[in-house]
Amino acid sequence: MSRSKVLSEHRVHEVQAAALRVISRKGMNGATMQDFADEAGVAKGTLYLYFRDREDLMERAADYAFSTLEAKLASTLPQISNFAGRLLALIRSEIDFFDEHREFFRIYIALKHAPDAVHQSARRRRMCHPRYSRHLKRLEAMLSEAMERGEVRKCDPARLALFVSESAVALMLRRLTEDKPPDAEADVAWMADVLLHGLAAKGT
Amino acid sequence: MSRSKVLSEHRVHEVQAAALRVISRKGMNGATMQDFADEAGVAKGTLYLYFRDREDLMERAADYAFSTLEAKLASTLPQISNFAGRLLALIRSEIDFFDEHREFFRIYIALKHAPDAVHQSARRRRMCHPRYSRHLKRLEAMLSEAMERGEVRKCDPARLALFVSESAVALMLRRLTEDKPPDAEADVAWMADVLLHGLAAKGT
Amino acid sequence: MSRSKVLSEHRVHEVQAAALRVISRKGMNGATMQDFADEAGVAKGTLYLYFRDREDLMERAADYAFSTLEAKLASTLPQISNFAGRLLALIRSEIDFFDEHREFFRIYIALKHAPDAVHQSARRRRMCHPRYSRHLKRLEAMLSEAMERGEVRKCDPARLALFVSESAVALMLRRLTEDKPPDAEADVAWMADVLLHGLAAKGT
Amino acid sequence: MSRSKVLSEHRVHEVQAAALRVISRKGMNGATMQDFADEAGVAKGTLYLYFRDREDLMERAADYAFSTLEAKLASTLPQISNFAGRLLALIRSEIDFFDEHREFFRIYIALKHAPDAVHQSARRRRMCHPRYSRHLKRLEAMLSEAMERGEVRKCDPARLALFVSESAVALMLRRLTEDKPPDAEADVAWMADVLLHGLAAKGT
DNA sequence: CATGAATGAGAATTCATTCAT
DNA sequence: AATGAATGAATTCTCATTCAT
Repeated sequence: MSRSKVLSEHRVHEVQAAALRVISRKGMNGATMQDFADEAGVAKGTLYLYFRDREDLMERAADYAFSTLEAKLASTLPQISNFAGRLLALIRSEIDFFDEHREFFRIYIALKHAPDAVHQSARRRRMCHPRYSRHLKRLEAMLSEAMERGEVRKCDPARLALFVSESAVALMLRRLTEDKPPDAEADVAWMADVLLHGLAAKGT
Repeated sequence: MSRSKVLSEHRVHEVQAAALRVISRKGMNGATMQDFADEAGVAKGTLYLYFRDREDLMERAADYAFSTLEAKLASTLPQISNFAGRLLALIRSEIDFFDEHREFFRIYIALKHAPDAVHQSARRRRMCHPRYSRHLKRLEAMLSEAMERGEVRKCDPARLALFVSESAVALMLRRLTEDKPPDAEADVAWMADVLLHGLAAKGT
Repeated sequence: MSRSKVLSEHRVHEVQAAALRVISRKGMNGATMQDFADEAGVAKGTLYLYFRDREDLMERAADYAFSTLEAKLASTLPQISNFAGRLLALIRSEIDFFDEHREFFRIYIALKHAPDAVHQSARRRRMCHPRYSRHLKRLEAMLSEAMERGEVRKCDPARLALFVSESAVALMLRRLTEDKPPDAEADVAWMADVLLHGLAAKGT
Repeated sequence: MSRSKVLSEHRVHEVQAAALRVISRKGMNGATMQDFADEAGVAKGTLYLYFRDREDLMERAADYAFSTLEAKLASTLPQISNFAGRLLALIRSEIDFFDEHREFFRIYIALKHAPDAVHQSARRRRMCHPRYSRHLKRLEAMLSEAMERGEVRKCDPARLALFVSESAVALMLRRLTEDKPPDAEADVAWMADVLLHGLAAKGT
């Protein structure tokens, strides 16, 4: 790759990261192109050198954020063999990551849930799903495998993946709104245990 | 209450319902005051007789939607005595309701998760929590009671409430994006079972 | 027509007239929506109550200008029976009108000749022709009739109409750029004579 | 002239020609500096080595186009002795030229008539006239001479020059908008005849 | 009370021009 | 000399809010 290509890519990443920060502060709709430019330390017009329009920028900022998380998970999960451990690691990874980069978390939620995304334009709809699906697919595969090994009860893995994912998100959300969340590791362990064994009292 | 007061309240409800419909079609940001006015069959200026500004309207539209759900739950849950049944009923109620009024579901999600709502203004922050909290409180109370009866494992009921609530939301979300979701009752039963007994294979 | 309808139409005419004045000063491309608003004494946003967008405003401003000229010609020409007199009246009318409302003249020229109009968008192309054609059609009809009466040499009346029209425009143009143009009536008479009898010396 | 000077001049001509092509496609206002650069095969910044700014480029592109036409006329007219023949040749030359290089025609018209050109800036005003005047002066001289020889009726030659010139332009315009214009030679002959002998029926 | 025309702040986008390489 | 990335002023259009009727 040519030197200028690398630089350009780096600049794009900088803008994407800046956009994520702005979005985390102002929300997807409150964030203006000027905000993005200011945060990235470039002029408004410069954004249009790297991104077709606002939508393109948002979409690719989300891409960027997701790829970071995916990379993190990809390097962590394969090293763990039993399902319980992997579940623990998954939840821990996500929570650590989101505790560290709250802005990412918010765009993740925003992109996944925004009514806009569901309704406003076909284009937007297409835009959110790839990333969300890819993320869930990974979890689904993990669950399928565990089912085959007899570690997880047989059921629709897609549904189960969503269930696990959203549960983790719910916990993150909770921590996000708490002034002093409990020790992360304790929360993670608790959630993994509830997910695995249910909320019914043991003796039941 | 005076006759005019009743009429006025009725008018407010009509606008709130209209707003929910519009939001469900256009999303929170795509919906304009003109849209609300058109859908409600009043003039734009009239909205400002009943609502301070756009934010007030949105907030109170959410209030209205939530109160509908709350009423539904309040009339259903108390009649069921064991926890498993109440959990089932809770999930079923929510899913039925959201399957019926998707627009409500979206504003629920939007208000709860939208970064805007969390961050943009202190005013907005205050605005979402009351409703969300009230909803969770009810669930929390139900769980606390079940813990005392030994039906549910001992743990932080607030955390558990969030866990259960979000899990149900996740399932709804899933159904929302599916062209032909499975029979609702089957989904509800499955989720209640997983929540209660965990996703680990039984023999484990 | 309802009272408000009349008022609205009046407001539209005011804006159209204002737009013509601005265009005459700044040119079609130099004129901004803000300019139009300022000249019309309304707010920028108000323009969009009456015109879909900039293009719509320009198009309808041209319409308005043309209709004024057309009305003028329609009330003048039919009263004159011989061709020479009608030609004289036509040229005089146009020159008088343009001497009085130079702004109209400029938009007329701009719309007819602007490369934009010919090329830039199919929409724009459609926009200019109706008015230009209507104007020429009237002249063409006048010429056809005169041919039949034997007052004008037989030839393609459409081509001849263009020829006459453009000649008059050329004279106007000339007068426009002259500091002290000769007496209008003299110019008109001269042009009508040259058009009728040619520029060849009489004896030839 | 130094070698580098020649190269530089050649580069300038290339850009001017490219600009004329772009203008013919996109119109004067639709054409951007980037378009000019792309068409000329140079970088945007390079344009500023040869031209002060956009206005300078446009002006000198027009210059270039005009000089081409002037050269063509200069080599054709002197060889013809009688006025009728020269008029025919003049019209034919212009029409041929414009049929061949429509882009030139458009910038010619645009520069001459665009309200921008007349009004927007004093600089622009100065810019168009030299070329337009030079062109008319040549025609005026030709007409003056013909008047003295008794070939053309006595009158203000400047006015007559404008009249003839604009008539030819009108014909070109017409041909430009026709899908299948008649044979050029026939059109030329017709126009020359009408100009010379008038549009009145011969017997009149 | 109800209306909806008018407002103008604010957002996205474009593009002529500059300047470090 | 040539480049093209970066800039930011300028432009179009939207929409929440106001207020005279």
